[in-house]
Amino acid sequence: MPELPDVAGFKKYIDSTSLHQPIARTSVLDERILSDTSAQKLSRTLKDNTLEQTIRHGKFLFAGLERTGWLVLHFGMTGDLSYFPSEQDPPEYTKVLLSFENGHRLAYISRRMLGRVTVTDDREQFIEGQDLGPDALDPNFTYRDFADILAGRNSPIKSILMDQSAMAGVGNVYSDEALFQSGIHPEARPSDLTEHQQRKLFRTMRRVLGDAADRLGRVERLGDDFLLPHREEGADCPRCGQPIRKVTVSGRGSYYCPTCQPKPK
DNA sequence: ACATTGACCTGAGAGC
DNA sequence: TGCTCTCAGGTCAATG
Repeated sequence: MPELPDVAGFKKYIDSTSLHQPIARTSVLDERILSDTSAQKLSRTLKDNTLEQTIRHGKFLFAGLERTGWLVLHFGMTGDLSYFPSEQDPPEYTKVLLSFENGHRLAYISRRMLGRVTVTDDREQFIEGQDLGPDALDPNFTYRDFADILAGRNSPIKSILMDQSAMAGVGNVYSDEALFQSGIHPEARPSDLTEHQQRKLFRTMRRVLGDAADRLGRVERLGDDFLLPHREEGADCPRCGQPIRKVTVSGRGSYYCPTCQPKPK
């Protein structure tokens, strides 16, 4: 379920394994993972090129190429990366394989084909074309922006948090987490929330995403008061001990504590 | 313009 | 054991 913090982990992974190394060849094992490009074009673009830097925007990861352009990775729900010596077999479900001249490979893995791999010349234009809102952790994304987004909407707050055109990076798991830690019911509408609650939600969302992003680079050890390890109907709420409940919001399984997150009205 | 719903993809796990 | 069914969820197209 790669969301913003997970993609931050992939960024660290590429930064610590794959930068500045000439790419000898690229294999596309399943063309369906490509969008707006072909195996041929991708191979040609990457050949004898290097990944110089990475930039994350929402759930997208951009790897800047030495010779113009960006390799774009989206991980869908089951995406992963693996860097390994060439003599080893690639992991199961590998879809794209970069072979570096240094005898190592970088595998882009996707089990359910929900991710995407492509290339673009212009990163900003790509983000615009995908209709992505500001990155949820961007320092320039302020509470004022957040409040403006909420003011124009009437869907459940959870749907708004997950809407990539509103803000980019929040998915099912971390929207639940931010709402849990803010004490807000996932089905609450913006008009149900006081300004204080909206401020708290914005602040909490940023803290949760930032904390998770920092820790996913290392061991997965989140605070004891996180809902994340308790995403199961009937599990004990880490705050109050009452049973966690599940409800479907905008077609997604959503976990919350009825006591800590009372339903509005 | 915004909101809502279902399809897509396929492996894991449940139930029989 | 082996079959079928349901569910997972990020995104997009279709519909209201």
